[in-house]
Amino acid sequence: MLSVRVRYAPSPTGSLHVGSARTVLFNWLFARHHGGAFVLRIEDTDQSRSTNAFAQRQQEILHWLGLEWDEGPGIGGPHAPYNQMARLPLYANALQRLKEAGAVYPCYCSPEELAARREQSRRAGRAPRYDGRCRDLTSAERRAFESEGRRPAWRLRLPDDGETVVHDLVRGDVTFAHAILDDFVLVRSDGLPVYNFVVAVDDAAMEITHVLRGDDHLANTPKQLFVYRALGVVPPAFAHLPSVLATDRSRLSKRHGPVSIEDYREQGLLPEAILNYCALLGWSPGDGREVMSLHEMVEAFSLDRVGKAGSVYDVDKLRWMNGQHLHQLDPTELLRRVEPWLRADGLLKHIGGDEGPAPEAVLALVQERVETLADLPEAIRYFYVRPSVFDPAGVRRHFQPSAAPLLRAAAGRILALEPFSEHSLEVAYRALAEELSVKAAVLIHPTRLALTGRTVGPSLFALASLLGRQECVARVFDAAERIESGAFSM
RNA sequence: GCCGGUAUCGUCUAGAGGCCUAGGACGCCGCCCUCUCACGGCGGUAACCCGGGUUCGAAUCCCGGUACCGGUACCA
Repeated sequence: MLSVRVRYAPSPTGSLHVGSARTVLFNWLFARHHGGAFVLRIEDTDQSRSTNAFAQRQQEILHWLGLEWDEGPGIGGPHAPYNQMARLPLYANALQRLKEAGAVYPCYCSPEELAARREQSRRAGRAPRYDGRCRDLTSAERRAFESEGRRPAWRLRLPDDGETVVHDLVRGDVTFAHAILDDFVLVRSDGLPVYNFVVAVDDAAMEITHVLRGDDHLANTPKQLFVYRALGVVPPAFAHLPSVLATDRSRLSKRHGPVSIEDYREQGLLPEAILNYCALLGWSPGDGREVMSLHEMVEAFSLDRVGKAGSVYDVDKLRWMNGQHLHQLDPTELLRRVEPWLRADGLLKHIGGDEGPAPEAVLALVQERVETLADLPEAIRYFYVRPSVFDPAGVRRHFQPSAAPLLRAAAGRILALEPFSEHSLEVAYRALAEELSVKAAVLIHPTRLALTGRTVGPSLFALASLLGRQECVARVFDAAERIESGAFSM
């Protein structure tokens, strides 16, 4: 079997969203699974909507996701260039061949005329197809149009009857009657080629073996098959992936909230989690596994396990998935990833000096309590900055006047503790509780609040041992003092 | 309108005619663990779009309907 070559061919008209990411991922997984090549190609022939900025952003986010391409922009390859505006001569050449073969003809109808006729047909209840009026123009007629100053678009001549069947790898055979197809435009009157033409020319030129794309392309596939036929090349295999939908089952778009991968990155989601989640949109390994590494996905990926029905993406599950991956991260790696968030938060300058606890140890303590990187600065702040605000509900519950002597007693024990460790702290606290005839929780809760300003968080003894003796004593005394002075009672 | 596709818990899905009293996951609820919160564990909630066939037997095959999605551009 020929070595597998797939491609992802985005048009740079927006940022990469979950649906496109899913499509890239499937292509990438398919290529890696088969040891083939993954090509990136920029389809920028829609000059009115394409921008270079979008192209750059899409590539940048692909790098971030770790979906590297083997050929394409930035790295080149045997079929360069990889953006279509730079490949115009190829299309001109292909068109020339089609002209010589008599497969295409010039059409002098203006877009306005066509739109008007389409509208008319639609109103009359007829199919809004091109009527083929320029199909058999005599050379005199052509000259007449030319002398009017009209520039022709080039249309592909299609058979009026018969049918074309697309052998789709996920949907099986899909049949299209030729009667519903019209002679479509290959090259616009301004000389720029159109998608259905260039996609086939490029996939052929780049020796693409499998086209994996969204199922919104299924209905256009027969047209592309005609281009391959006219060009005399064997078409690639096709696999149309089910679409990714918004919660209301409509097509995903900006108005459904944050759906671009850039948004997710800003929310502190991990690339491996996004990829893992995307993989499960329309595919499953079949053995019940859900949380998987990229490597596992490559190993398990197969087109015949891709479903046919569209799937609604679910932010809750994405976030859960993120938590799963984040919890597995080695604290050193987690620190590396969270750095930008700590910097943005202003917390980074407090970390890493001789003063505070080792960040890796702190992260290890809180990582299973957060879901995203964005949650982390808040979760670790009190390790590096004394709490300035105390949870109001916590204050009402745990900072009653009766708590002050308890805190003073506790501080005394901490001061005298030898050695100072998580274990000795726990022993001392439980002993003290025993002596005072209170439940350990009665000591623990006010202490946590004094130390962190919160009522929730990691094990008190673990966090206290990281905070250090001096800091613990200072914070606990301080809280006792403020309770006594009535600073909390207002 | 026409053409095409799709249809299993709210959501992602498993299911290739008997293994289905329909399994797993997210979410939600309860319990356990426990110094709180999380993590984890246990349990619960909840689905085969409808109608006809075929078959001894259908979530699975066929037909029809319905709904949804896509295409029908000198967009991609």
